[in-house]
Amino acid sequence: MLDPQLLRRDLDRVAEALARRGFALPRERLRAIEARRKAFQTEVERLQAERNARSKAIGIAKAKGEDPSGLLAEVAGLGERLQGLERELAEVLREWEAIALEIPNLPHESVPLGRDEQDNRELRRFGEPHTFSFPVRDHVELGARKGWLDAETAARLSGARFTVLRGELARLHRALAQFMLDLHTREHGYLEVNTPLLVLPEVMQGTGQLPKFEADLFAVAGEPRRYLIPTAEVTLTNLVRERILSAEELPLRLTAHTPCFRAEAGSYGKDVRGMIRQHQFEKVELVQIRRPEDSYAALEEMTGHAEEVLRRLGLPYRLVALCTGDLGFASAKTYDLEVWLPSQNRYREISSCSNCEAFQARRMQARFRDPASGKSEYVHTLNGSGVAVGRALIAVMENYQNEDGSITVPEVLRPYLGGVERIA
RNA sequence: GGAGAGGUGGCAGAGUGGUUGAAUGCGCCGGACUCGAAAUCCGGUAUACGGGUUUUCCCGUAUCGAGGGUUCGAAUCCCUCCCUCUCCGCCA
Repeated sequence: MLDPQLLRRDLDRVAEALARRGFALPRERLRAIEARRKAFQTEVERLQAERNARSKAIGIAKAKGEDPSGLLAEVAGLGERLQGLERELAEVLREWEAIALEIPNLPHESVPLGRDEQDNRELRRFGEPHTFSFPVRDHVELGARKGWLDAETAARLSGARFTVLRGELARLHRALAQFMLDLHTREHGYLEVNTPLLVLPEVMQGTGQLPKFEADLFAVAGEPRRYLIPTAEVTLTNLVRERILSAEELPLRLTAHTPCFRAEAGSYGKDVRGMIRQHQFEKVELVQIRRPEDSYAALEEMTGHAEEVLRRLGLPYRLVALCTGDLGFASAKTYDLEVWLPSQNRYREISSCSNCEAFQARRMQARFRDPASGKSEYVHTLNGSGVAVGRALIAVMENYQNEDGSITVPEVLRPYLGGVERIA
């Protein structure tokens, strides 16, 4: 959520900034609601003050043993009038909030202007795409050879867009996740966290999935309604919801390896093949909770942590700054990491690192106390994939494939596979 | 899932309808005393929103697990829900 003050006082500037990311702010509607809000609130508070003063006088009169009936007559009808106005005020506030919750974050000034993916800006590349002396196979072919990767069986269990992994490939998948967690906890200073996978609606609202993107989520039957997390960003970030942290607790660096569940109806061309886009996948997530003045340095740092995963795996990738039009709902600035996929002869997203500034913090009521001023202030929240495990598996398979269909195990993963150098 | 107990400020813990945003203690901050510290004493110590001066500040409103109700007035009475603890059942 944006700062309500900003929305009240600087509506035109907000509208201009949001237009850069392709969002049309319902300016006139907000202005009208705001005018009503102000009128109702002023009147409600005036009547409340009157009621309080008179009630107090009644109390005093009674304590002195005086007859309060005259005073009682004066307040007759006040309660009902107040109640009516209070209801109207509540209704106006609800209306305002419903709109405010669907307004995306303001893009940071450094975000390149653009309409869609085409306008994203490549910042750097790492590694050279390997040239193969034989026709490359994609991960689906490579996985089919030994029954390692099986979409058909998965479909029988769960429908389209699920995968069964078996044998050495399942093990390699596990090794990747372990490697990432170890790297981030041992070398990058993250605290490993194991979180619930089902969360309440208000938690989804905190990070921005609700109310706008309910269609992307899986909900579970039962009371209260719970949702499967689409990313551990949801649980890791909400760890600080409704808290006022002390300054010494910051920064927080948190990581978790979890399954992620996404409903995301609709097809994406080539991605229906294989395990690029699934309803369920695994990811190692990075989250940082920061003081506002540190958050952009933290974004660079965290992106570096995700990059380090790909570097150590020896996977060629490039770093891209998303343009205003491609930015996620809650993000003020996002870097994507795209890994080289030989079968597609192009780079594909494997990580996304965002600074949400105070957007999520405001929804979650996550603050810290600034020792200098003694005041509480919203924290800044950042999240990044470090990295998507399923896609990392695909990248390893395709980039490390051999002519016979076997796959060389990247050196850093061998300790996790009992020293095995290739799976065949 | 069943039975019982309980949810009050950073913590502990009073408070069963009235000048209560809330006693008291602890903690924390500032000051006094001291060469310094401890002890002692004095003062301060929630959050959000709105309004005024928009820098220290002042005023109003709301908040005692959440929501609703009764009342001129609710931490206190009533209803619904949530959570925690104890015991039983079930379960990896």
